[in-house]
Amino acid sequence: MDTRSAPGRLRSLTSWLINQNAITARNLVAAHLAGAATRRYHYSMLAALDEFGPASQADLGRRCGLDRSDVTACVTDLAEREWIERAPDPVDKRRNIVRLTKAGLKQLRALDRVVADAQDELLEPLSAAERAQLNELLTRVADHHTATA
Amino acid sequence: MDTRSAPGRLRSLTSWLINQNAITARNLVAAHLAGAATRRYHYSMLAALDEFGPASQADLGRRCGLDRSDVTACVTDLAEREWIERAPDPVDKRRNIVRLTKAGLKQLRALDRVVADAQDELLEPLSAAERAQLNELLTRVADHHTATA
DNA sequence: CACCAACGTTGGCATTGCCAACGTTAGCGA
DNA sequence: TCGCTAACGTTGGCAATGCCAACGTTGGTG
Repeated sequence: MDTRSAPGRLRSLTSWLINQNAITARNLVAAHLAGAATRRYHYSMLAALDEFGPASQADLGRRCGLDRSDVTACVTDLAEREWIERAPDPVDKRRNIVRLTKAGLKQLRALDRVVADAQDELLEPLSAAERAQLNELLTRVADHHTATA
Repeated sequence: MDTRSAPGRLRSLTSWLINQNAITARNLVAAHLAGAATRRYHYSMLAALDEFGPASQADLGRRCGLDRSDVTACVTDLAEREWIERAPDPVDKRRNIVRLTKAGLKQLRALDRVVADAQDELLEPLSAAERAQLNELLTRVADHHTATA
């Protein structure tokens, strides 16, 4: 579609703009990640494991904003690729401990670049300062709505 | 989830921030519109009809960024509520001409307020100037990606 | 010891953004 | 004028996404 021919009411609606951009962003990132046979959830979980260390699936879900059931499927998928290891927690038998493998870390590093490329493509019309400002505004709004939640 | 506990990699990713905000925005607007037994597509199409006058379904789809098949369903729905009228175009028999009814216009005015309320709730942490800036940046990005498309 | 809470898992649901196909109709070029 | 292409509305379907409910298992607390 041509965003610029949309009704003015919609074009001036932040929620609408965010949604349009979300579609573009999702497709862009997904397309870039597809080149590495990877989906968006994979990147989120690998990143969380790298930054926070081994964690239970529930923790991963909370940190990445994913439902437990979706984490299960994603972990299974990543384990099959041997990017992570899933083992029962000897201390708390309800949990699985998920940890990044060497291959997983390597894959994560590669995905970092892929995702960064996608950001560049998405934000092409913005200067570095504008990108920072956009991030700041979006972060403020996002944080606000998780604070009251 | 708590956005603030997410991996730094994700929190600094514009595409991720946009998606998180898109989820919030969609739920907010949908919740507000649900009070009027209306969905988001309805508002888009009523707005387009008001601003551009009677139009074919294909035109509506192009302007609002909806697929033709989704427009068909939406138009059927709106016609049942008698907010719009759908009639075959006597000039071009392939087309339907969709026009806003009086009741539809009245409903649109009411929805304008509902949607504005949702924006306020979404953007609560931002000043008026910041909201304008956010809109401007998002518009630039959105326009860019419809230009190259 | 009894209860409640958290865990992982399975299965399902509604929405959303698409795409393919079909029959119909317009319009254009040969 | 004929034939091709394109646009139209409609139907049906698909995959991804974000959820929710239920279950059995396990931990922790009263």
